[in-house]
Amino acid sequence: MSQPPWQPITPAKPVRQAKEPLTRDRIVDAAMRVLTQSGYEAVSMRKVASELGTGPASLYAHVANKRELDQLLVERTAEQMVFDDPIDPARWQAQLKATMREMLRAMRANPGVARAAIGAVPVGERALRTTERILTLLKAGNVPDQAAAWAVDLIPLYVTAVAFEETVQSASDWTPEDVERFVSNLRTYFEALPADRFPLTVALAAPLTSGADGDARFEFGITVITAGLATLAPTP
Amino acid sequence: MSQPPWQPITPAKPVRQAKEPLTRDRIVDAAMRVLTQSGYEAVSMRKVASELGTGPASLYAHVANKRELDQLLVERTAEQMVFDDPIDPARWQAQLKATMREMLRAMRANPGVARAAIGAVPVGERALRTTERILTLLKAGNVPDQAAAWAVDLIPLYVTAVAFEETVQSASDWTPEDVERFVSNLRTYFEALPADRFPLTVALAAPLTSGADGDARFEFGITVITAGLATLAPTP
DNA sequence: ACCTGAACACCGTTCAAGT
DNA sequence: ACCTGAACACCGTTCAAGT
Repeated sequence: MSQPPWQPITPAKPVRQAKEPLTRDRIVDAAMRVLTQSGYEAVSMRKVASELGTGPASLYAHVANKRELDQLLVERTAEQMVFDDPIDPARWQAQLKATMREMLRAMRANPGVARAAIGAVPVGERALRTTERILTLLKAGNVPDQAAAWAVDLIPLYVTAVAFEETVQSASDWTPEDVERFVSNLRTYFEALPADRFPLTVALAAPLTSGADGDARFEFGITVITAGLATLAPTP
Repeated sequence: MSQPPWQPITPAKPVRQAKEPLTRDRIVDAAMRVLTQSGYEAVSMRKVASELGTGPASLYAHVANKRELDQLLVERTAEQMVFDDPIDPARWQAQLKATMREMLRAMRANPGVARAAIGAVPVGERALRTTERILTLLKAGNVPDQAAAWAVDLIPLYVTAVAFEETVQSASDWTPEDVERFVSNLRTYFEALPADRFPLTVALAAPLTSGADGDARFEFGITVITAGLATLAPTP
């Protein structure tokens, strides 16, 4: 099906130029593709460049270095977090937990990004929305200012660490069966320890090795942190 | 000063052989030296090998791969933690905090090891002592078994994440003045944000950027976690 | 059994030269 | 101004060959 003759031969708005110009956004897009498909380890300047059909040197006109590219991936992930639940002071603890769940969800959706996030100071536009939301919830719970400010550091630190731990496990080429076998071996190992020196490790071998399912462990963590923060509110 | 003639010419026990044989321990020693002197980034198979006057291939007879070497560095650090304070059930919360401080101390003493530790499952001999101590303290505080078991994961995760954050900051070639300037700029940035969208971030700009001193922030974290765990003990 | 040189398949970053 | 090829100084790991 060819173009009717009254159409201009050179299209006014080409859908795709022969060679799209490199931009920051296109670089981050490509990096994000590599990240979700092959994990953080695979995100190299060279791989991202070849994903864009060019050489690694070309990226340096738009991105200062690898660290800045990492930061941009973290920022992208923060943009995907949705906090639209209107704040209800009576439910601030439940809402704080839901906020942390949403943070973990977004990091899980971009496997490997936690590795880049764990050492990054969040200053981007959307990371600020997370900060603002946490502060609002803690103020609703009467948590003192300095405590709320520190919690803004503690909460993402915890969520990111959990996400990172998960990706370390899955990044190694272990099948779910391998993980299961490993956990099972670990329980046997704990149970066989000298009971005089490690009485509780032996006695609690089962619960110690039951947390591999992930979600229950994360729920425990956000419960502890939320309850701990709640104790900081002055009781009038 | 030459040897007196009645001394045997070939010494019975040479203080140092011309070429000491490679061992796991010597490799970890060398890696530890590189780690504390130049940080985690510098710990490569090649650098460790050249520290020992050999090539990288030689290490593979004693160490499976880089990941195993990382694990051994973490194990070394765990060995340096001292928990000899006899357990006093009445002071379990204070003692739990002291335990976390000791964990952080040991990681700080080996700058960069946190990076290796953050994705490592602690199974070594000495890491078990940490596990056993945390369990003992939580049992003293009547924390339920499953909660205590999960706390064994949560506590090292938090301490390691804090240590890692610190090394990321110091690993970049920033002087203390650079850090101070960065924090100061960040405060100014927060204060200049649109107050209608980020009211609390603007209002709390000062406390948000005051935590860079480190210790106070860590104290906050261990207080929140300890208080949170205490709420899990059934009140009889 | 342990050690080694050389090679393989990768990195991040720089820089002079092109358009 | 943006892009590129080529180079520099690195990685982890393997493997055949030596002792």
